Amino acid sequence: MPTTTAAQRRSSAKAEYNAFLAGCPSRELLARISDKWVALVLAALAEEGPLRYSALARRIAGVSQKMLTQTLRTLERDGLVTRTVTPTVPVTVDYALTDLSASLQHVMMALKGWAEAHMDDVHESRDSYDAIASEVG
Amino acid sequence: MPTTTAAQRRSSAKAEYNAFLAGCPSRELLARISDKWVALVLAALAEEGPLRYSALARRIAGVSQKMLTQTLRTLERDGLVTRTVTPTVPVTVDYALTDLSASLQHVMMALKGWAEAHMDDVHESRDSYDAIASEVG
DNA sequence: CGGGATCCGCACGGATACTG
DNA sequence: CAGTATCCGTGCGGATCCCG
Repeated sequence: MPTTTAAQRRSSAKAEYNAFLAGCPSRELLARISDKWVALVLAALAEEGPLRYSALARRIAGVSQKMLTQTLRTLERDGLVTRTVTPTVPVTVDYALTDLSASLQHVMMALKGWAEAHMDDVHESRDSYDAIASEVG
Repeated sequence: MPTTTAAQRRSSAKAEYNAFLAGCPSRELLARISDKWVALVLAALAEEGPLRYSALARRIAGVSQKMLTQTLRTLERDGLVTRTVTPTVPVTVDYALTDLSASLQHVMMALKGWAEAHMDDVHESRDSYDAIASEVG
């Protein structure tokens, strides 16, 4: 019988990953989830529950089929969405969040929400920054 | 006296921005903050307080001077970090979070923390996904 | 020390055409 | 409907050199 519990081993395992380090796998994972399409897909599924491919494409205006498919594939591979094929004619495909992405959805909605909520502040900051830059330059 | 409160006006202003729409400015802002270097810079400043350029570069291993400078410039322009130059010899430059980024720092640390905490889960999911793909293909 | 400027590869991502 | 395959531009990002 081990002297450490599963929770202890997991928490020590967590400590092994540090995204500040260049070679750490969590750096690459952070890069993957730091993606606007990932944020929008997870936010859409979080807000509206399971969605079909075409519904996702409509919700996330301006996304190309390639990027939507590519994003969904990597999310599926990483265990962040499930892909359910219903053999109707034509075929129906539903995407949904997983237990794993449940813990991430709040972060993604917060990220999207922040961008929408503070757009005006950022715009103001840019204007004053550009104004100073142009009068100096 | 207005019939709407400040909070109501702010929430209606927020409703004007929707990152799901292709042309919406918040879409571009979401894309900007959905960036691994942005996440790491804000997380570093959140964890350790104001940092010098060289300290940031050391903390965020593997970042090039170009990307670090470029990231810091856009963050400064967007009002997410302050840049303080102290005219010592040689010159000292400190970067710090702003009031605006205070509301974003939690999201960024959560993002980085999630990547570190769930790296094992994602790895497992990838393994099983690849195993199935290879036996099917 | 804290950058700016430049060159350049290449991978990200859009557009288009085709398929089960 | 839900993709796959392919071509191709461009801008992200690393490497290098230089400066106040």
